[in-house]
Amino acid sequence: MKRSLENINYKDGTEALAKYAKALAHPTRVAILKHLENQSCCFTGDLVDVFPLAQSTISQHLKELKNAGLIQGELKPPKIKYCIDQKNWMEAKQLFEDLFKLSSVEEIKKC
Amino acid sequence: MKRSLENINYKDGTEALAKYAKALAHPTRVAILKHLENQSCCFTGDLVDVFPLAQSTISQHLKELKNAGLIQGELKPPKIKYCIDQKNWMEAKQLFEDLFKLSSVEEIKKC
DNA sequence: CAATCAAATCGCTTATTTGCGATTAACAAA
DNA sequence: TTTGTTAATCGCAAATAAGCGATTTGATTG
Repeated sequence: MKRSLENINYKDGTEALAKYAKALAHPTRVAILKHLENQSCCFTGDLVDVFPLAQSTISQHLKELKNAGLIQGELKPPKIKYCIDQKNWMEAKQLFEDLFKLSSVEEIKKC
Repeated sequence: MKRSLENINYKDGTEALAKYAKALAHPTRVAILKHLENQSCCFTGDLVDVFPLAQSTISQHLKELKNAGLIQGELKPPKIKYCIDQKNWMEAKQLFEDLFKLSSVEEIKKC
C-alpha cells in the first residue's frame, strides 16, 4: 500500500477513538465484550463453547481486545480470567460520547 | 480466508454496532465526521485541502461512511454536500451507549 | 453539442485482518 | 519429572482495506 509520506496530525483523541473503534469493528469482539459484561468475567474456554470458532481464533480476538486496552487478563491457573479494563473502557466511553455529543445538538439546526 | 461454515447468530444490535465501529475504525474517517460536525456540512473538495490525501482516497472514505449509513450526500451542483445522517447517527449513538452502559454499573462490583 | 468542474470509479499494489490447524509455552497436580 | 490442561503463538491461505494515479461519470454552463 502506498502511503502518504507526510503523516497526518489528527486532532486530539481522534486516533485513540479510531483505535477503540477498530477493536469493536468485528461482531465477535463486540459479542465477547457483551459476554464479559454479562458474565462479569470469563475464560477463553467458555468462549470457545459460545462461538463456533476455533480456539486460536478466539485467542486472536482476545489479543486484539487486549492490545486495544479494552480487556485485561488475570492469571487464574490453569485458566486466564479476562475482564474489562475499567480505565480504558471509560476512556473509550468518553471518546464515543464526545463524538456523538456535538452533532446531536448542533447539527440539526445548521444542516 | 477460511470461514466457519455455520454463520454465527449474534445478539441483536451486535452486528450493527460492529458495522458502525468499522466505519469509525480509521482516524481519517473520524476526522471527517468531526469536520462535518464543525462545518455543519462540507464538500469533498474541502476535505482534500484539509487532509494530505488524494481525492480518490477521500472519496473512498466518504463512500465507506456512506455505506455504513453515517453520512448522506446532497447534490448541490456542481458539488456534493455531505451531511451526517441523523437517523443512523442516532442509532449508532444509542448502540455505543448501550454497550458502555452495562459494564460501568455492573462490572465494577462483580469483577 | 461541447467544455468544464467535481466526484466516483477503475486498476493496481501493498498492508492488514480473519480464520484455521498444529505446535509451543505455562503452569498445577500427580 | 512426567502428565494434563489451557491459552498463546506460528505458519499458512484467503479476504479486505488503504492508498494512489488515471479515467469516467454527471451535471451545468457556454
